[in-house]
Amino acid sequence: MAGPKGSKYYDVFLKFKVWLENTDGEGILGDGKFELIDQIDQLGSLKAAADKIGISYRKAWGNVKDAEEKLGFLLVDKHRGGQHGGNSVLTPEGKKLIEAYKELLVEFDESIYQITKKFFNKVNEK
Amino acid sequence: MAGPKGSKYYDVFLKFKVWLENTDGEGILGDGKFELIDQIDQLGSLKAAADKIGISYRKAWGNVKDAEEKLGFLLVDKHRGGQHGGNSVLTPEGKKLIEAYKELLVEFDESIYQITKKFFNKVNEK
DNA sequence: AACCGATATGTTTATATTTGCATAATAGCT
DNA sequence: AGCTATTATGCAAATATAAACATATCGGTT
Repeated sequence: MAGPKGSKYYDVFLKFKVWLENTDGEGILGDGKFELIDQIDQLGSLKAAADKIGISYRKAWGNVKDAEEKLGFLLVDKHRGGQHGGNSVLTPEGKKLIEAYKELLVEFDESIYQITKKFFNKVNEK
Repeated sequence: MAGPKGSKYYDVFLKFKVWLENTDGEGILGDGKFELIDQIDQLGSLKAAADKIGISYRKAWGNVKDAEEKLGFLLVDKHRGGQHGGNSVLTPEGKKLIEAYKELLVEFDESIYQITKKFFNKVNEK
């Protein structure tokens, strides 16, 4: 959301981001990785998900691995070989994680609407 | 906030960030720059603020300039020369901005508490 | 007019992050 | 057994971000 028409903040937007972090302050997964895992869920393949999102397979694979290592459990069951070369499906934990994240985003969006409105009212006070 | 004791998410935290962005998708200012401007307000000097925060003067100065250019108006009135070499005070706009940001953070913290609780309940469902 | 300490800014060095390249391993199918 | 599409991974190259270095400018005080 942007500030009101004519104000100094007319083309300024308030944005936010949510992510998981471990006790060392390292990011585990945020927006991008959630989107990736969601696409793996929908497409059944790491490669397909990477192509869809527009990142390299190398990066997508590295991202999933990194998140899994930091969490200490698998998010995706990966299989290589076979008729179609292989495939990937979410583990129950991975599935629950992306579902919870989607709900979280909806609730964040609801909260942020009021907060944003108030913020722009405040900065535009004469 | 972390997940409940004993759960897979025991030492995992949900974190968030808010920032201002322009229509080109460029970040204008977030956490770090708000903190910097707040310190300039409290200490009356860019240099003192940079030292306090632990970044170089060069970087602090660049950060303020960048934000001001993207916003199109000044946040800090800077004066050089004089008895103490110079000083910096916030413009009315800068002052309103950090005040609004502080309120925003408080409200975000309140909202996120419930959202986080719900999130960890969800991912830990059996 | 000389001094001082903070602002102002270009340039260079270092570091971190991302992207890309190349190549191996795998397993159902024909 | 060979083909195929995907997973798996090391390593080099390219970018982006941040830190460090060097210098100039300015104006109240002395």
